[in-house]
Amino acid sequence: MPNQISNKNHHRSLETRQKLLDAAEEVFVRDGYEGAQLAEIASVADRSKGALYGHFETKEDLFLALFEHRSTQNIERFSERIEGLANRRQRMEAFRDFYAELVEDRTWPILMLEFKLYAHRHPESKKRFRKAIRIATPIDDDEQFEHMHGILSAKHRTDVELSVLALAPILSGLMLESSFEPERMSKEALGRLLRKLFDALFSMSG
Amino acid sequence: MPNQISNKNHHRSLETRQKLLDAAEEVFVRDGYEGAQLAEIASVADRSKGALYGHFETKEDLFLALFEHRSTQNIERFSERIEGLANRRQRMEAFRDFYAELVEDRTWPILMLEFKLYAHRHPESKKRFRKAIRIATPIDDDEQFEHMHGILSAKHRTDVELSVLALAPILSGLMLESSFEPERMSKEALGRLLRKLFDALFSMSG
Amino acid sequence: MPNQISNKNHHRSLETRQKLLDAAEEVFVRDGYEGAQLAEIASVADRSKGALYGHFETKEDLFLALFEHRSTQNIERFSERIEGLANRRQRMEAFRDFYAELVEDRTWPILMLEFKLYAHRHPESKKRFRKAIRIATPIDDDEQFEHMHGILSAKHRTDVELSVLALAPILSGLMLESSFEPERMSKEALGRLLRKLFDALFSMSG
Amino acid sequence: MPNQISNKNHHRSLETRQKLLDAAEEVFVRDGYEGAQLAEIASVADRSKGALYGHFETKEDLFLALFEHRSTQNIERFSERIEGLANRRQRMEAFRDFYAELVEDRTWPILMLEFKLYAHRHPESKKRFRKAIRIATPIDDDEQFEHMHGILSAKHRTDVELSVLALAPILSGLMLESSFEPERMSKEALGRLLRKLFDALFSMSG
DNA sequence: AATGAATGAGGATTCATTCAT
DNA sequence: CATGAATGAATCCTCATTCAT
Repeated sequence: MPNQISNKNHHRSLETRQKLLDAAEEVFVRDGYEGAQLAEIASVADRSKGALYGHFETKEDLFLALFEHRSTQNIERFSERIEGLANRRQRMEAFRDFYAELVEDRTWPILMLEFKLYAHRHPESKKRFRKAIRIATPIDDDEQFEHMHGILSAKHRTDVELSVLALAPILSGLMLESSFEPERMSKEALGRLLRKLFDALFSMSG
Repeated sequence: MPNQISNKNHHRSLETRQKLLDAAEEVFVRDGYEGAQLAEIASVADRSKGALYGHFETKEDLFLALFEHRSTQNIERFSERIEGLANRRQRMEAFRDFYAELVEDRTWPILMLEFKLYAHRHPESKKRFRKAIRIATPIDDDEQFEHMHGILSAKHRTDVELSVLALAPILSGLMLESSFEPERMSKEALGRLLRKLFDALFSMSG
Repeated sequence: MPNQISNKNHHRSLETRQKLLDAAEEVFVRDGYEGAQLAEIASVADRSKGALYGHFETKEDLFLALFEHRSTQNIERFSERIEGLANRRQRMEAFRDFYAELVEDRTWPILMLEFKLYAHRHPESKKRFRKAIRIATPIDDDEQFEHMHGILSAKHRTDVELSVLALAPILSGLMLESSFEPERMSKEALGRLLRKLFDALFSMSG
Repeated sequence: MPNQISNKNHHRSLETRQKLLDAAEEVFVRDGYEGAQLAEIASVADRSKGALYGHFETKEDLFLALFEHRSTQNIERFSERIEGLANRRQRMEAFRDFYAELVEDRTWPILMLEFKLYAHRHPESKKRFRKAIRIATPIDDDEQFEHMHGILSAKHRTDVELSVLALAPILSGLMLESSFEPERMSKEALGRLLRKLFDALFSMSG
């Protein structure tokens, strides 16, 4: 019986945590880190501020947890897409498609921007943030990197790493632009731009 | 005599305004719009909060005025660089150099990012902001556009406009990245990236 | 158990609200609406500014809530005094006594003055204020009115309504005077004046 | 020639002072003492804040000067009305008419209210204010008092003084009420009320 | 005397965080 | 774990007053 209760509680707790993270994402993206209010996040999650503090130490903590959560999720999704593909060309194409399709949801790119701006401005937290970001841009995993790009000379590898690193910032910048001026930069135009830039970065056009 | 007086006052006023704008830029870029404190801006400008409010109605107003001020300045600088150049190829190269050299100062790209994020989140001010931004990305001036890119078919022109529009966001996104991870994306690497992307956008490589 | 909790919390909340209203009355009457500081009100109530804003949206809101609270209270007190009285003459005498005894506490008349001055100067809030004031001067309740003054011709009724309406302003004006010049207009003299004017308004002298 | 200039200046100065006082009255009555802004007063007077401070030491000073100015003016106007009248009855009637006609202009009664509220709340300035108010309610001038009310026993005289003292506060209170609820207390109704109350105070009805 | 830019103390309001229940 | 009342430091903005010209 006590077990039952604690199981229920645990379940409730997980659900609460998930709801809070979802709400946090919505509000952080909509209002920015500074503009986001914890009361609003709790309210969107249909929970109380107290619940929020039960799961996360501080506002910054919640922000970080959200980022880690989404990073992990994204990596997993990408891995699934790559998994079955036999050769490198197919994998790169899947990579490119995955990239271009990110335009469908503004959430992630804006969140990324907000996240880096925050890190940029809070050097004392930078370490924690950097760690979280490296989950999101895994160029440090040699095995995975080679699986994707082959075995490269040191110099060439640095170039490719740079290109990989550039993808997210480009996406974020352009996404914001297209959100600000949708008539001038439609979602389709944005998609085309992203493919063109991807090709240029990885020299796939010629 | 009264003229003399009003001149002196006016002079003081102009100097104050300039100091306030400079301080605002420093603080807005460093701390972000929300994080920036007017007291800090005033203090950096070596003026009082009251002086600030004598020149700008609200915080938003100051932010906007700053953006307009810098936009105008940038356009002028660019025009000077282009002015004497005889043919289109030279002008495009000057354009590319101007673009790549922007990496020297983080201020402008970060400010642009902050500015668009703010506009994105404050629809009620969007109109004012859009107007200010169009000063900064002048693809509406037909004469200037043709001077730069030649006379183009409607379809082709749209493409080029899109490329012009993409430059600033790409710069901002990558700049932030390089600021966040300077070991992985150095200023030099950033410069190379920008040139490569510029070429891709304007098909200058082939 | 959860009920218990919410009861306790609710109790605290009610007590806090009451303390805040009492403090607000003291400070608004002493310093006037503009002169009153929310920090002072909170401090007098032995609560924090935050608590104040937990219970009332704005300063104006608090002011209004205070007025409604006291109005209701006064009406109730008056009704109690009238309740058991058999005939109209007795009720009118009780009315007159009630009126004259108001000189014992300066709070209400000064608050009323402050309240009407505020309303007079803030047309945008006038509607809310008017509604609140009509609680305080209930000449619209036909039953109660007739219970007090009998069934009257339209013309006569208008006169009597006017007299009822005049009572509070006269009290407020004279109270302020007596507070300003207590040597010239003592509390006793004020009481006599009020009775005399009451009689004149309701033609009770002849 | 220098004389000419200083004359001109003096003239300008008097005009400026007058304009400032008029503007002050308008704004103090409209916005209340605390709500009134010196910048607004200067602007209404078509002068600068500096000019204001050339003529009056502080805000309180201006307020006081305004009150003294208007008080003197009112007394003079009243004296003119009384001057030629032969007997006491005529003078009392002229007094009553003068009183009832004050409903034509809301300015003075509201100003009086504001003034007494301010004095009531600033004991440290009370002395100056009391002095100014006694100009406005001249019951201390024996000669004038007897001219108006005859030679009275000490007891009776106290009563009459009280009645004189009561007039202004009653007017102010009712005026504010009629301004707040003009549909319920019209200017005409107000006039009738004032006459009735005047009569009651001076026992002129029987 | 007149101007108006500049000052800076002061005040309403917000919001992350705490804590008793 | 969950609640939400309470806290109080922090921040935008106002405005009486000063002062160089």
